Amino acid sequence: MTTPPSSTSAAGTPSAPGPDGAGTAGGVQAVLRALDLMAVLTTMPDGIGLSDAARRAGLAASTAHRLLNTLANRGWARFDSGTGLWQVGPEAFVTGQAFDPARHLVQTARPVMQRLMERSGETVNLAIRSDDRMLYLAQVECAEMMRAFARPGARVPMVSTGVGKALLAAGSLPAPAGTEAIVPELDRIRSQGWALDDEEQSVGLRCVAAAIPAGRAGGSPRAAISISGPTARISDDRLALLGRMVGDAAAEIGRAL
Amino acid sequence: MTTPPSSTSAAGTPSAPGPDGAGTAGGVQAVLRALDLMAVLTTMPDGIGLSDAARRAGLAASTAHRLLNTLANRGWARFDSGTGLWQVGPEAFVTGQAFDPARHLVQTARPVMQRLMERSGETVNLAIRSDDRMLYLAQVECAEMMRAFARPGARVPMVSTGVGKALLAAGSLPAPAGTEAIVPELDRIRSQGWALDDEEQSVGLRCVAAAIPAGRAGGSPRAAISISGPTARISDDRLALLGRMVGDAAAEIGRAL
DNA sequence: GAAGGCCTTTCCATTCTATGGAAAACGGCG
DNA sequence: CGCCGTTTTCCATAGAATGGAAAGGCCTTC
Repeated sequence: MTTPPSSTSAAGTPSAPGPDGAGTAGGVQAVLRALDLMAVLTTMPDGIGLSDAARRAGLAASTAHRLLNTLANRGWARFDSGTGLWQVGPEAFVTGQAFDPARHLVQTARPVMQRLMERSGETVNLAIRSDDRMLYLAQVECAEMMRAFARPGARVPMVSTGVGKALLAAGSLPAPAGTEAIVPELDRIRSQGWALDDEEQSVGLRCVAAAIPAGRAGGSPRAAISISGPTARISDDRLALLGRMVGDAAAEIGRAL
Repeated sequence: MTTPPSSTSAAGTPSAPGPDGAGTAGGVQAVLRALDLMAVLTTMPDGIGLSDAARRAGLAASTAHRLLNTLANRGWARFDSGTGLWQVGPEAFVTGQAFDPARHLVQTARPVMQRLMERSGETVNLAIRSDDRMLYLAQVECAEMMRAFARPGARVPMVSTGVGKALLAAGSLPAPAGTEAIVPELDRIRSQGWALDDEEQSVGLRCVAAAIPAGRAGGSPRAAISISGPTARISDDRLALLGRMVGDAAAEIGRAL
């Protein structure tokens, strides 16, 4: 998250600026509560009942009801009359597609990812850094799918994933907590050109990743791609080959940006 | 949009329920305004300045500033300090991915769409009905791309697109305004199994589309796929062949659901 | 270098809006 | 049929959102 222009306090300063002890505490209350409800809906994509949602968001049922209806009026939430549950609405999808990296990066990267998937035979993922975690933007699944682990929209820690370590090795700042512990590994990644996640993020799953060089202006990379698959197929003797393929693909995407 | 449980008024009733003449008018004001700002950001994916956004949303600059900062605190908007512009933030993408059809339908359809693209050599699109328009969910671009016309997240009228007409022919209700005019064409679509958009939506662009049969429970189809490309390549003598391919693919997706 | 204009950001008194408890409708289950 | 959990409506109160004004930046123009 880019730092907003200024605002009273960036994220978590509890001290109040006003005369009384309350202050604005992060923004407009009603909006924050509505967004919290959206976050709840996000965690329950199949839908959630009103009172359950209210409980999770820490709101009175009547308040949650009013806010959800407000969200529904703009299409951000929808009430499934079949199940009686609230869900994320179509407007959220529409707006989500306007997220800049989802437009440009994915558009550019997908063809290359597709070819990489075909050559390697494994699922290919694209992720960017978002705060201190990696946010998956897109995925090209291989035929013999093992069920995807990292769906687009999912977020994972940097230090335990290939894409995250690849970015850290490329100098992504600020370094998140826990980076110190893997400094030697980052050195190795830098010299060999690709990163390995050896079942650290998900048991039985290995990832080989490389950072995508920043486009025109330069600067440190913001995105990375990875090949992921069961350890049985991402075997030790294929690592070097796969690493080279991922690195090449990442470089190609960087050039295309 | 599924009709919300009840709410005072569905969409546009201006009459007030309360004693005074104002009423709640669609929900919580601050939330509606914040969502309107998100809609503005959505139309300007490259970013927009504060005062410009305020003007478009019909808000005072100070109000827009406060609301945008509130949205930014939850990651729904972000301020790009490089350009000094406001954009859609990563949380919107995350939540957008939780939109149910984007999860299930796209996941299921993409492999079939990919194969259809390879066989036909043309770009393949997936869309669902959203209110009275078609909402594009995903796209598999062909190599010789002509630049995509209908990016995911875009919405188009039903009566002037292949996907829309395919759905209408399959009995999607309620029929949007303008349906009467194409009833004969819908009959033809029903009998031949595929719909044609002959440069109606975009000059020089033809689409061949078919509705995806509703899954388990049955009911009328909610989604459709199409092949789209320049009229030069989607030539008259290929229509029947492409139509068959699209229909087969749609049926295959329907079975897989 | 100074002046002017435009945009962003902060501040605060006022007003109007959001809030949540209570009660009423609803729906399912025993 | 009666009970209980949930959803929905209603309303007086409290408190939050509002927007005008002013201050602070920044870039362009003269």
